[in-house]
Amino acid sequence: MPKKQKTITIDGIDKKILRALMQDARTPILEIARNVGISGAAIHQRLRKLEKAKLISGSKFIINPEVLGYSTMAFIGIYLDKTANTTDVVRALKRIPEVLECHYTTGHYSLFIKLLSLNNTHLMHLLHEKIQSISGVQRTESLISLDQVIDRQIHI
Amino acid sequence: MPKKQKTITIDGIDKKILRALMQDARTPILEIARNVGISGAAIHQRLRKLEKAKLISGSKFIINPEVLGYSTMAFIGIYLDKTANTTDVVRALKRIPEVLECHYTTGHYSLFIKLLSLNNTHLMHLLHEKIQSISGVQRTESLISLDQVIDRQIHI
DNA sequence: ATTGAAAATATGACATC
DNA sequence: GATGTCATATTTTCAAT
Repeated sequence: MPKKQKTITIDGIDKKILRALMQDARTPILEIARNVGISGAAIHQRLRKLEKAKLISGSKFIINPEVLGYSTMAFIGIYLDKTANTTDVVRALKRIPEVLECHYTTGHYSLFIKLLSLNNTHLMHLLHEKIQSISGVQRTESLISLDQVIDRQIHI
Repeated sequence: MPKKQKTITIDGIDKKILRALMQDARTPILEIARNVGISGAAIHQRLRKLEKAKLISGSKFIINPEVLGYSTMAFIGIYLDKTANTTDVVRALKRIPEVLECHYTTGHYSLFIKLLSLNNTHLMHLLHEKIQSISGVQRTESLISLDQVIDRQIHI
């Protein structure tokens, strides 16, 4: 059954708080308070409200993969055998650290993944030795990102 | 010309620091210090080193789009006319807040985007009224994500 | 990398409206 | 229910070593 999720309403102050923290999760609450014009304690309480409503699902430091040598991002469509156990395939994909996203999708593919590799040789290795060797994987189709020109979260 | 990016080497302590902050960007430096076993100031200096090396490109609060009613994620492959000005198309895509990623890609498509919509009706509206009406866009192919089962950053 | 100290911040209790 | 004030604990930050 689908996870039901209440939608909540947020006002202008909530938006300002969220925008500041979406941009830099370490922005001090008191700094936000000064910009917004209410007390730090009030910001604090609103944040607890937003967390309770699960609107905020955490915070992350963003690592620049290029500095670690990861220069190739690719999207891979995966065809599975009719008899394949999808759960097992996903479990195997989780064990490949280069796989960053995995989706069940409509359309031709059974699974659709996003991955990051050091270069094209590494990508080929991942495809042939890691992904296509998973039991149940029939074939794959690759889409290599030459340049990512938009990368953002939903607008608030 | 491609952006050259020096790759740096990081040791076990750097990894522990990064793992803690990738999981929760607001983890206090002193708490990390206690877990790692060195002083807070040392952590602080390492973080400055990592920032200088551009390994850390910032921090973000992660918003749960479902709570705002966004329940449908889709990937769209875009075919452009031969005469289309790609830069202009990207500029137009940037003005659509639901578009979260945009890539220049190899393969059939000229552009490949990831977007988030409220539901299938909204997705159809985005496709027909917003994306396919951009000058230069010839046609699109959609891939709807029914469930995202992996979502993570590169492993450190 | 460490220590120590000053400044800034986070956080909770309580009062207010 | 949302906010402000205050007191205290904790953290950040920067020297000097």
